[in-house]
Amino acid sequence: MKNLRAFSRGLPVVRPAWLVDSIAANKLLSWFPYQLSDGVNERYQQGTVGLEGSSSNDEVPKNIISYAQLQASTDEGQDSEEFGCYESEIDFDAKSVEANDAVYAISCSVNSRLHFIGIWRNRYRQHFSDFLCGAKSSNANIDSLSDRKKTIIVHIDMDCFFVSVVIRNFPDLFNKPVAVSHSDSLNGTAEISSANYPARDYGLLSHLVIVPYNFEAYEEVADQFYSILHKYCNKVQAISCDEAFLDMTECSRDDPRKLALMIREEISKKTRCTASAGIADNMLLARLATRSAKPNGQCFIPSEKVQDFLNDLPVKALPGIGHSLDEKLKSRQIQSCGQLQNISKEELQNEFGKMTGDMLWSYCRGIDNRAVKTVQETKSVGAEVNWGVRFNDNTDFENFLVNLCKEVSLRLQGCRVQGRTVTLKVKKRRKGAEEPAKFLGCGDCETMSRSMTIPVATDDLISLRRISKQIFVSFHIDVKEVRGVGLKLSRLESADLHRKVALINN
DNA sequence: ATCCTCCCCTAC
DNA sequence: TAAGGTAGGGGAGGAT
Ligand SMILES: [Mg+2]
Ligand SMILES: [Mg+2]
Repeated sequence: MKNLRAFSRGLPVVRPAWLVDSIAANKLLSWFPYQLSDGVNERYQQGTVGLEGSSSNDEVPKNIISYAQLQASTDEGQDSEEFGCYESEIDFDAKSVEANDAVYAISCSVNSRLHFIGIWRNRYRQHFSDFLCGAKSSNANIDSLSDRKKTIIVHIDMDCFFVSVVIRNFPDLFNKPVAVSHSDSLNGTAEISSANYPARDYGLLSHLVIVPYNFEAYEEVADQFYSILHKYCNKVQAISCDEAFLDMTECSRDDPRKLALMIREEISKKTRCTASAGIADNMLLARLATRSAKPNGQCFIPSEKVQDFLNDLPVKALPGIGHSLDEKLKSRQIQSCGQLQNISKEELQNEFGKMTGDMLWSYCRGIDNRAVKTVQETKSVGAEVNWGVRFNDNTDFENFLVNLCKEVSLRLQGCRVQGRTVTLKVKKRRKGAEEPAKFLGCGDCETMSRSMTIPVATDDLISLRRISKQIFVSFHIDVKEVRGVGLKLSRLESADLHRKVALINN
């Protein structure tokens, strides 16, 4: 990694207030009064979340982030996003009063990009299954018939979504390096969520414009995005608020490339944000094609080009291969898909397990038998907080836990499900770990989780309180050492069905 | 064999 | 200041 301090020292950076004020004034203001003074770039110390999901702090501290890091470590460094499920019904309002208490515990989440990414995924999935309520068996007849006709998959992903949406009314910024962050001063430890392509390509951190999040706008644009997709295709799998797969096999006789172009043009016209698309005959290749087409482009991978495409592709580019697997493969001198192809399936399965080995073997050859799933069953519902968590005493902790239970209870009711298995996860400061460099971060932690399965599914606050408390006590942790708490329910059952059965039994 | 629990890893 | 959430998949190892 290049240390950019020497390059960037003293160069001007514009503060987010510039954009905010510009919006207020309804025009672009001069940058000059908003430039940050000398030394601003020093604030780029360890501002981003570690690529290695592990101990993000307490690793070797970085004095400055480079553009390579900017690209690699932002949420959208490789572009992606997602959606969620709760508050689906009108009676959510009736609950919102008591929800306020829970919101207190989870209050930081209203500013959490990761919270929204998670919530939006469920909400859009939900939205979609409502959308095609008639066609119930939309997931059926896929795999078995897939050989009869060659499937055509289109993958669409908005380009650097979090940035594009915020600056969509400011075309003057399109060609300037822009990033999204909470912090209006880059001195601190705020993370950069997304950076546009000029920012990624740029060699220097100078002139980087930082803009704030606009969560309302993300939702608005995501709605527009999905409305457009659904106009062109009824087999849509929502991956996130800005990313989806379309199964175009039955959708049209037209050239899918032409359709992808039309979709992208309509998105661009409607949202003033660009999208990229990949077209191939399975989901894996379509997704890889999108990646290679960004920004504002599209790519078709015909079967005969697959091997060429994969041969030099880094294994990390494959979905399912993250940092850990990448390192393990690297230690065996495997960096590209072409190299991975030289390992037998048996060897991979022995080394990485049956399913993972199979996945590696197939993906590095461009083989992917997954089908586009328009509806996906929810298997767990939960909430967790790992930022800003510090407790003085047991009362503090118990208040927090109650509020967490309230939040989870409301989410369960919002999804109309109840669960039988309750899992409590607690992050505890690792012995010897310092206060983290990241402001209010959880730092280097030991994670403990324990679950309890009950005979009858519940969404009841009192039950959740009792069980989560009981589990926590079994950990024997000093609350002063707690840095994160999560509560999740699984083994879900339909709450409506449950109620009906209860009525019948009465 | 199959299921379950407690992780870890991954994606968005 | 800053807002490190949410959910799914799978492996290891033990219980059945
Ligand atoms: Mg994207
Ligand atoms: Mg990967």
